[in-house]
Amino acid sequence: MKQLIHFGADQVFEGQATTYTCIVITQNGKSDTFIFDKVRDLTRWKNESTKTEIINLPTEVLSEAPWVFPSKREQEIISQIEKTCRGKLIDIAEIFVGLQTSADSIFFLNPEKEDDKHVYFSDTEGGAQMIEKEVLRAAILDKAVSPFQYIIQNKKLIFPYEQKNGRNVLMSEENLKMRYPHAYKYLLQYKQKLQARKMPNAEERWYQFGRSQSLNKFNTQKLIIKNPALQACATFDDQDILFTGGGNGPYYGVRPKNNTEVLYLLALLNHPIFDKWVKLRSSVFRGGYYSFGRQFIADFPVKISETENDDTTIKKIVEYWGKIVQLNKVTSTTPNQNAEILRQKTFLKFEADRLLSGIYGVYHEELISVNDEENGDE
DNA sequence: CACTGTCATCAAAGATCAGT
DNA sequence: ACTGATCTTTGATGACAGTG
Repeated sequence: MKQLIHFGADQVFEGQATTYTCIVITQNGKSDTFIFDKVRDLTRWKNESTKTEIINLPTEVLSEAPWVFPSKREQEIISQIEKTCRGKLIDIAEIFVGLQTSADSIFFLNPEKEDDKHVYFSDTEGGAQMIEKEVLRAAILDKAVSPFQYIIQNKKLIFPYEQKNGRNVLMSEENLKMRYPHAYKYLLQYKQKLQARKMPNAEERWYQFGRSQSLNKFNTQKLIIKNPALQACATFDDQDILFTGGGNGPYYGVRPKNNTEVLYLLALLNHPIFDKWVKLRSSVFRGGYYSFGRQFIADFPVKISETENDDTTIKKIVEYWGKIVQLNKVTSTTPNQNAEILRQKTFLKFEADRLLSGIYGVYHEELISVNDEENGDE
């Protein structure tokens, strides 16, 4: 490798096609370093005769692991947090993919009306349908989430599973038919389509989800991550809201492991340092959308409480985020009150962020300014 | 201008890989 | 063997360019 010119998500070629461009210049023989040029402004880059942003990087960074090209200052910050932290996110949290129905248009529905026992909606052909409430679960699909907003479900999901020994198992067909005749009738209408999905036992278990993944992970407090996203953004959920996801999104779930506080995770995943760290190694899509999938966030360095001082700080951070979550549930009546609540949340987050920066041993004000720069990916 | 084939896009489906 | 994660392919959709 002699030189690498990295255009990120900038579109070098005109036209409709989205291309992620990079120029690689190679040479005969080995070299200890190579020239790295991250193009931040395409027009400026084209016009300047001497490239001002180039840096020399050691060839070692081009290993089997995903390639990461931090600036010198970013490298210092990363070294600092890696030095401070013994743990990784995956040690204190479980990161899981969402459900996969393999037939979202059938299993997800938009309630138009409801009474005590039933929900009314239109099927994919626009036909009027009615289904038992009890077989439905609150869900989100195609909806943004924000740490400053209490999640409001925007869909219902048909959930043909029942609890057995604390686990969700598929209802028997007979049981489904008996207990939820309307739901059964609705699904039966799509039997052929459902059976065509490639899944184990499609013949008999035609009314199940396409994958059995994550079925038992929605019954606790958790965080929901939107994916891909412009910015790291996790939201607290205590309503057992269901979502789909995996691969390229749209959602990932995070729950605490061991004795970790879920609100501490919330603080971590909304902190600028997490955003910075993930963006350095994640893949970026047109428009500056980054993937926050499991593989890109699992190794994020975290400090596992070591001193009494850490404990106290973490407690404070948890307290601040607890207040934010509380405020999210307040329904304000006037724009003034709204603005006041937002101001309070912003302040609480700022304080929590600053405390967390302290734990990482980085100077918070500087971290925010370094964060303004854009930088590369794999 | 209508028609048609091509291409890009997005995200879901499908397949495969990996861990327990 | 089974569950869950991730990689690859596909399918639906819409924009667009070429053609008669």
